[in-house]
Parts: sequence; C-alpha cells; structure tokens
Amino acid sequence: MSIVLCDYSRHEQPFQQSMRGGLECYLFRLQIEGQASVLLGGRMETVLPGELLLFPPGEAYEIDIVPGGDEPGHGASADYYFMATGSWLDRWWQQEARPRRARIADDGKIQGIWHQLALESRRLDGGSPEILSALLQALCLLLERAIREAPAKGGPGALLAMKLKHFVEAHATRAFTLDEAAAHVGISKTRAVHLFKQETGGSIMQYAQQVRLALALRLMAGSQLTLEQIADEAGFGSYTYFHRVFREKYGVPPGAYRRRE
DNA sequence: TCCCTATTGATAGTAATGCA
DNA sequence: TGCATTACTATCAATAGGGA
Repeated sequence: MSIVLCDYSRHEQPFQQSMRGGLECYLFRLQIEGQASVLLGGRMETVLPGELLLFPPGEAYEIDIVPGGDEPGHGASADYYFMATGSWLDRWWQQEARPRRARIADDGKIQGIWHQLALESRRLDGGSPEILSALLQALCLLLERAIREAPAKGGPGALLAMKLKHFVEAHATRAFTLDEAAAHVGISKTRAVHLFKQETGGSIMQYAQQVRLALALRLMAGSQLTLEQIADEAGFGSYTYFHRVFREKYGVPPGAYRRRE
C-alpha cells in the first residue's frame, strides 16, 4: 500500500485543481467545513460539510474552492483527504459498488484516524509501512460503515439522529444527560428528544439501555467479572437497577441467565 | 460468617410528551 | 424552542437465600 498524499487542508483563498485526464490513484475527501465545487457525474456539484467523496484511479477529478469571506456558510473550506494506491485498496474497492458521494455522520472516530494517518505519513522517515497500512485499512472500513449507516433518505434530521445515536454508543457506559447529548449535536434537549423519536421510533434513554444491556451480555459471556462489576462497567448505576432492567428484558435474573449460558 | 445474588418498596430526579 | 405536566428511570435501603 502506498500513500501518495494525506493531510487536512484549509483554504481561506481560492483554490483550484484539475485532473480531467484521470486520477492515477484513489482519492478520498471528507468536507469538514465550508463548501467546495467538485466534478461529479460530468458537472460541478456543491459539496457540503459531512460529505465524503471517493474516486478510483482513472476517474476525472476537478475541484474549485471559492471561500466567501464572512458570508455565513461560505467561509473557509476545510477537508481531510488522502491519495493512495495498493492491492488492498483495489480489493476493498471491488468488494462492492462504492458511491462517489455520501453524506456521513462522524462522531470523531473517522477524523481521529484520518488525523493519525496524516501525522504518520508526515514523518521524515515516511512513516511505518505497517502503521500506515493499518490506519488506512481502519479508515476505509470506518468510512464503509459510515456510508452503510448513513440515513438513506431524509434531511438534516436523520443525520442529527444518527449523531445522537453515535453519542449514546460512545457514552452509554457512564451516566449522561439529555442536555449533554443535545449539546453534542448543537440542538435543544426538546428537539433532540422529538427528533430521535421521530427518526428511530424509540427514546434516547431506551437506546442507551439497549447498548448497556448488549455490553453487559458480552461481559457476562466473556469475563469473570461479578454481576455487580458488570453492571458498573456497562453503565448501569447500580446492580439493583441492572437486575431489574435485565429481568424485564429477558425474563430471568442475570445470575440465572449466566449459569444457563 | 461472608460474599454474591435476588427482590421489593419508597422516593427524588429526569425524560418524554403535548401544546403554545 | 420553551414550558408545564405526566410518566418513568434510577437510586437507596432493607431483607433474604444459597454456597463456600
């Protein structure tokens, strides 16, 4: 696997790049802020924050960034990108039909990996091939999952609900409040509750409970921790509460369930 | 006797909901 | 989006059974 370029770029001045003759490698680009015009399907399309672009070798590529100063939503444009080649990428790309453009919800994991990849490739020694390869593979797989889990339809509401789900998954193992979840995606608590219900059919706390129970089940099967420790690890505030929720969900107390497995 | 687990009742605080 | 009301969650405390 060979990484040609990988970095985070921020444009406060106009920027153009044209490879109409076709790319020589894979090019993935995630718009972080601002907007850019990119050649898609033969014409220039506006790409907004949260949108991911994936181009294989041979595909025409053209980008035109015109930062709009203080105008809201049209300030500096920022993105993560990488250009790479390699047999693993070829195999990954051919596994299924890849969209050229996808709107994804990132809770920080993708940008985190992308940032690490950029740092590693920036090293004077060129970076460790093993680390670069592992990071690039992890990044591609995370992008694949993000594309798969992206809302098939719906506007910003579906995307916000997805971000709320990601927040819950990341924070279910500790006590968190609706205010925190709502603040994480930048909306009010009331709107977060309504939006989540509308998009998923359930409540935020119900979803957190599902995540906690799933983790508790894995810990019960794969660890020697006591049930009290498992309740704590999984994010239940007390064993008493864990016991009650578990029994309501599975019909048997956690102890009996564990002995049965 | 101690530890782990199971169970229940009471209660405070928080989330969900509907409406303006 | 904020507010008021209702419903529910989460916690605490107490108690009991089983096994080492």
